[in-house]
Amino acid sequence: MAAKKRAETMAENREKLIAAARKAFARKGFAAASMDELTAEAGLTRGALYHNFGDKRGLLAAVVNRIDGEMAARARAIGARRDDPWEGLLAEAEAYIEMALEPEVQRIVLLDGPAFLGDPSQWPSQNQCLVATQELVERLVASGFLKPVDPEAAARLLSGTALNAALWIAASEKPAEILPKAVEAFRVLATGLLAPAGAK
Amino acid sequence: MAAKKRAETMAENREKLIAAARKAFARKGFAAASMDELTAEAGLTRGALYHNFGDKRGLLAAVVNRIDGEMAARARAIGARRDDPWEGLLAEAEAYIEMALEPEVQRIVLLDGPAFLGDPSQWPSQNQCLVATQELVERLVASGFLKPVDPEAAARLLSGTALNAALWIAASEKPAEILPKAVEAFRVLATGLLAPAGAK
DNA sequence: TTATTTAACATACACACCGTATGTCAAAAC
DNA sequence: GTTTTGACATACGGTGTGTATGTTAAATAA
Repeated sequence: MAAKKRAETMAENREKLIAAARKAFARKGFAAASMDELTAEAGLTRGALYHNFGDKRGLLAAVVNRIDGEMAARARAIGARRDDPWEGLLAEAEAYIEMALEPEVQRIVLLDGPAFLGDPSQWPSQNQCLVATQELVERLVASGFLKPVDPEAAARLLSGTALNAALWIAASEKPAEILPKAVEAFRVLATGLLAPAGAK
Repeated sequence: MAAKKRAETMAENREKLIAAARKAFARKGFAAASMDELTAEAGLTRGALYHNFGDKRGLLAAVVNRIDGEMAARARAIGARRDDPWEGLLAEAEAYIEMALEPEVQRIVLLDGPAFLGDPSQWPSQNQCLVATQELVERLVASGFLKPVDPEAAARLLSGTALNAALWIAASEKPAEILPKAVEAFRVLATGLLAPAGAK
């Protein structure tokens, strides 16, 4: 065996570093995580890190991008299971809320990400999610199911509300008790978008 | 003149440090701000800082507490100007949205605060904004004007939605164009809380 | 196959920063 | 007037990031 191609081992090393960074960032937070420890746990040194990611923020960006992509895929899959588009939208948002129970998501994506990388809506991965829900809102508005709101604004506030609900849950001592209340409140708020019955 | 009392100069120094920290944190972010520069600009040294605030996080906590208090006071004053409690609530939330346009608020309270101090609702300042809106929601629910939602959940998501709208606006290139769309979408979402007409 | 180049990564170093331990001096207490 | 307190300055150690330099194995060319 062996006969490792060069690009192959490089990809493996990137994988190792991202995996180690996920654990370290989730446990210690981005600022307190040491790059020496990170790379040591991955069986490498800081040299590999700076060569692959440029600097510490570059590594964070890669990790955030990875997790965010996974979240989007999961949420989309859940939303797609519903026949009714509106219920699909709600299910997708609720999936996001529940994902924030995971410490990795909470610490890295919801807290350190915005603080060190800037506005999430400018992230490549987040954009996909936003664009998707925005298109869905556009369709629902065009069909008269929703009030004639600005689709971009509605999509952003919806996802932002879900995000905040997630943060609340994640920070509480008894997430299991909070979760249903948060989901219920989210649904109530979301109904504000619905067109009055019979408006067509 | 002169004859400064001891406690007096100490209070002045705390004031100077908090003021310098506000500027530095807002411009560089908490992590990148240097305590040496901070204290030098205030005409003091790190000795004063550690004596007064314990450590770097202690200083951030003091700054956040200060700004948070100012925000609560401003929002409450604006909300109190309305006769209708529901309109007062909306006005208060919109005031928050606009306040988040200020870099100090956005950077320190909305980004670095949660990242380095933890969940806002557990801050010593107890996030006065949240407490205030929660009480208002409780009254409106009791009077039957709103659906019987959980007041804490409703208040959390309302303020969270306002917060997110503010972040969106602040990050955009043309805030002036976005602001009305964000406010409108916020109002639409908020109407989801209203009890059906004629429900008493 | 052998020589040469490339580049992925390791090693070594310089600099900045936080936190603490110690020192100093003016104001308060007696 | 002497002593004591404590608010703040100074000095030091440890840690961590980023960069400059070195090394070696894979890729390329002769």
